[in-house]
Amino acid sequence: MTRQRASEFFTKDHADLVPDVVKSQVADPELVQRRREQIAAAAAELFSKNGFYRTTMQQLARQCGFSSGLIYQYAETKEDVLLLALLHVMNRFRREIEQAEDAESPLERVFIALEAYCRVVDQFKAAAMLAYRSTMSLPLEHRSYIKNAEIATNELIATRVRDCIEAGFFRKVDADLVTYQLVLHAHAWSLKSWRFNKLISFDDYVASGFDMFVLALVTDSGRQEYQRFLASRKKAAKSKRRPPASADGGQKLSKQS
Amino acid sequence: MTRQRASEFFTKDHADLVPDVVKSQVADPELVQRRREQIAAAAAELFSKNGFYRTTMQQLARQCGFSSGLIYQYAETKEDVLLLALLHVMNRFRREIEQAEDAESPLERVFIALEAYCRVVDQFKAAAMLAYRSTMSLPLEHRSYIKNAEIATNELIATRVRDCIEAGFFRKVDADLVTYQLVLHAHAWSLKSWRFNKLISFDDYVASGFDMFVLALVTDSGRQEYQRFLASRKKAAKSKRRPPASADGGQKLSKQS
DNA sequence: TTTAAAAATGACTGATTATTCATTCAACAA
DNA sequence: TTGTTGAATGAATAATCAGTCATTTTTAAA
Repeated sequence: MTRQRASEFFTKDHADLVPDVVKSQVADPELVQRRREQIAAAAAELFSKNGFYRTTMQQLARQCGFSSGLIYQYAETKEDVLLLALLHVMNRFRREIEQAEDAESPLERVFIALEAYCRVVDQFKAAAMLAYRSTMSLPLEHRSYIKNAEIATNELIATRVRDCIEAGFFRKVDADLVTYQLVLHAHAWSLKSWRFNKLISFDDYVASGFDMFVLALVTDSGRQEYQRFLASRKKAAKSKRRPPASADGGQKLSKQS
Repeated sequence: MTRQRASEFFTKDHADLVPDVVKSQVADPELVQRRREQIAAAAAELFSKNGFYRTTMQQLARQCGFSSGLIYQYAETKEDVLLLALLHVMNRFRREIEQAEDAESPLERVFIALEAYCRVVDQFKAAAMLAYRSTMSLPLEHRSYIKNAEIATNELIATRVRDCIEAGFFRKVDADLVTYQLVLHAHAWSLKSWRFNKLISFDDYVASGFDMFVLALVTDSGRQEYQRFLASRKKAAKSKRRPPASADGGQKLSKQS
């Protein structure tokens, strides 16, 4: 149900998030969308790998599979392309988090959101770092679009935190602030993976981070709920997570290549 | 013991932290050091304000107060200058944290370190972000120098966390990991100040962050210590800011009666 | 099939900028 | 004073690259 509402929201909203500050010469809106997606995807990849300034428009065109001139039919400047790339990445992140499996307990829902966020950051480390590094390369007028995209994603988590407060599991803390800490915990995995990787596995990172937040925020009734959550987690891990394949529990996400 | 080793490490190490990968044409080492400090300071300022790629070597030379050619007597490439600038910033950060007032209680010492870190990040926001944004613009061989500088700074905090664990105030958590969270909390203030600023004041940010960590990490005996700490903080705030627990009874500065 | 509009091309241009180097300067010793 | 050396200069160079535009190709309407 939640998922249904969400997807409805995004089909509607998706177009809105490609801002009209970026002008196109081409009339056909469908083509514009398709080409821009090509451009954004290619740009996200190259910018992530080589950085914004080290990537030339010629390289980008080659990656897109068409000529350099064509890019300028769909964006006016290189900075426009950066904006498209960043929004591409951020929307993808948001979609992934939205599609995370749902749960009954508000506490568990926070955990699931955090895990989804960490997972997508882990999966697209380079892209996550791109967002961090390059926002400041945008012209000022473009930045608000990024901020909005970020706020929209954070709201997914903030809602769940608020639910925990309403349910009496969390103390009456500032949900936005806690959300930021959670988001940061996810981002940190990409920012500092060169260090974290050696200290801790992905699953443990998520779990220990969550543990920390819960211990800091929880009420007495929340503590009980957390115990229940941990117990059910343990049981779930003992059977399996997604695919009924291996016997090694849910540990597979911990190492990636 | 660990502490002793750390400070020994730093007095000895300070010069070493200007890496010899950066070659200079000039013989006199004193002059090299002076000029490089000039260059690094100017570069840190300009790169912070306008970004690495948007800053030209001519601008940088002007900011230094000498000619563009001279820079190339003290560094071989623009990337070398970036490395100098980043190390300049990070060393400054470390020095500020080192110089933070000290205290008896291990718990308080963690707080002081966190506060010092947050303060310096707040004070040099742009420089802090520079470190985040630009490390990836460095050639691979340069990056390890940055990493080392970061590890050295973190060690200042990690030691204090370990002391808390040894004193029985904190659970037996991974001190390096907790340190990272603390550091991140400080960095977040610069990364996301555009959002945080509206939610919370600097002092509250530091205090609430610390509160969170303590609640999550503390043992029973630590909880008592934390109460004591909070009480003494409150008292200190009532008299004045700076003076550390002296017996002067607040004679020269009476905030309000 | 013809035609015209839209989409796509990629060689080119103009501006920018990291780096070089022939020259000047300053300090000091003989 | 003169000569030598290392430091400093800044105009010139060489390379790069964002953005343009005259031309070609594709699409689809007539």
